[in-house]
Amino acid sequence: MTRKDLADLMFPNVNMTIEDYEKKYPPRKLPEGAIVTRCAPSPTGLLHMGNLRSFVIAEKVAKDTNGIFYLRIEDTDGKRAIENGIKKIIDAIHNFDIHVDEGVISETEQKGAYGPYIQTQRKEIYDAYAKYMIENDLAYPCFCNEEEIEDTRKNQEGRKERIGYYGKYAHCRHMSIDEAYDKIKNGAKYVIRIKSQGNYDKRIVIDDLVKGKVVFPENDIDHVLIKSDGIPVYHFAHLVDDHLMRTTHILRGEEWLSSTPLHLELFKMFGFKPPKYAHLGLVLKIDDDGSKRKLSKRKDPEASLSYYHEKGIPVEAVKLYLMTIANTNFEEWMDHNPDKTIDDFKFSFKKMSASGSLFDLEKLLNISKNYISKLNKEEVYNYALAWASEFDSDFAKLLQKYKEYSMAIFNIEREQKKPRKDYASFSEIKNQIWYMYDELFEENLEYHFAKINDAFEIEKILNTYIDEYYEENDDKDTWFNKIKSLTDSLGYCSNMKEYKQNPDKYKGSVADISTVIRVALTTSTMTPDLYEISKLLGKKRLSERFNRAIKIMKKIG
RNA sequence: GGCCUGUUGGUGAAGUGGUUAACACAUAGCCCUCUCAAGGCUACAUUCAUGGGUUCAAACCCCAUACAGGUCACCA
Repeated sequence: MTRKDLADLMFPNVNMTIEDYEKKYPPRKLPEGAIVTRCAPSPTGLLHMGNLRSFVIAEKVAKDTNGIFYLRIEDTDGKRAIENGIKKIIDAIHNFDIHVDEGVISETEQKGAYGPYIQTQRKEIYDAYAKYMIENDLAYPCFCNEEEIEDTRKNQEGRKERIGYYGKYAHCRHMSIDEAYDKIKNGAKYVIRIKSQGNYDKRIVIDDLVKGKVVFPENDIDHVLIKSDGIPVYHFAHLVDDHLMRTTHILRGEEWLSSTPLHLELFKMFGFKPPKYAHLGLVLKIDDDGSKRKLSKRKDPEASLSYYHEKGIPVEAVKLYLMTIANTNFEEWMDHNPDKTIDDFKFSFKKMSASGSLFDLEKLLNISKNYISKLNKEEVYNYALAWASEFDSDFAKLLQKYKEYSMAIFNIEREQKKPRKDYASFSEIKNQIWYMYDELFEENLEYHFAKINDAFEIEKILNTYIDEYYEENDDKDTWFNKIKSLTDSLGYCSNMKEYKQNPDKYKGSVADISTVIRVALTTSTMTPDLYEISKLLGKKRLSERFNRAIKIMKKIG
């Protein structure tokens, strides 16, 4: 028996050689310096912040260099697969406005000449490469079962030796071709393991784009390459796919750093040029007990992407945040170039922090607040409506019914040099402006008057104001002068400085008078500019709301 | 336990032999002001995990220690 016989027995259906695939997927014709990256999620759960971060960076790097960014689905783990996994990935990518040049673009479609881009559809390709390895004594079938592996491990632990399937512990590595042939012929189950050529006493240097030079012992573990179900594990798929798809840069989490020696060994065995690696520091989260740990989808709602969607935080803001933690000079650049977008920024691996960073929701919210403040009223309206349509249909109806009016509300103190910054997300808009809609206002009966809360005093202030002072067409200065006149006429002080110096000389100040008007109009002591609000509400509604407030206050009285 | 990575304020961090240790978020105070938001100003690390060393000079170089994280699957 020869290796060729064994290989033929193991892979009876392979009729393409690795040279054939080399021709079928030739090197890409791209401009000098173009970077090919990919996002390669596995459909085993919802996408989270960590995924999104590497996608955003990978997309950015490819775009910056006129390269290619593609989506590959790593679905080799049948056991952990979730229902509609691929659809969920596509949806999330779509939601976050990430655009791939090729790869999987919908549940049923793929685009590009380097496919298929779903790993379970690439079995025959992996088989050809695995067969090559068997033929060339670079891999071997292993018949050890779980118990045997477990025994070896315990044995190694007991003797304080390095754990793993290697050297003398690699039982099947030393099996004769004939024996292996017979076992397979008789239907024995097996996996395929790499026949590692590495020497643990020798060092290998990984020149990582973000970590710098990292020295590891060479890999000498005979890792599993193909599982007993014939499907490859990540390590082998990474070799075949990223070589054949001509990926130039691998962006992945730090958790992959320690298996990179194995990956490098695989590339070396085939004589392929290895890609450049960028191992990204993990996104951490501070726990209740003060310790740092990996951001977890289960424990941290803000780790899942749906959280931002449900909160109505604009995707641009999330990307802005991710970019500020990805490139340490981004935030400053953005400050100096307020009119530019992420697209204008040049990403650099050198400006990536090597350490993991804490995920700071507070900061993200602040970025979101600034982002929203720069939008115009139509944009805010469209975002708010899109959010409400999905999560608050009653509010969505109001927004649609009063489109122009709503936009006018959103425009209060907006399109100006120093706009109001009061919304960090679209889900909080309703809580801030609900009183502008009669439908919502009527449901609320609680008034939060402050200093002046005597029903008769309130009645006097409001009636005098509406009867003798308020004119719908007054400009802002005239309006405020009238408020001051009203203030003085009732024995309050219209000059705040004067009032602060002699508070006892007056019944109160213009601030107290304004508060009465404000609360009567909105029930709240905190609102945007009173003048703008009054104008939007109109005199008729002012009068109605004043009467209603007086009535309710008297009743409580 | 072995191997690897990281450690600058409450948080994100700039910084690579000589700086008042940037900047941003958060927090506190003041100012502005009809409230809120915003804005302006100010405060917030005598110190860069700890201990040694090299040097005229160290957060930056070297060594050790501590702590945190990752990895050691027929998961990715």
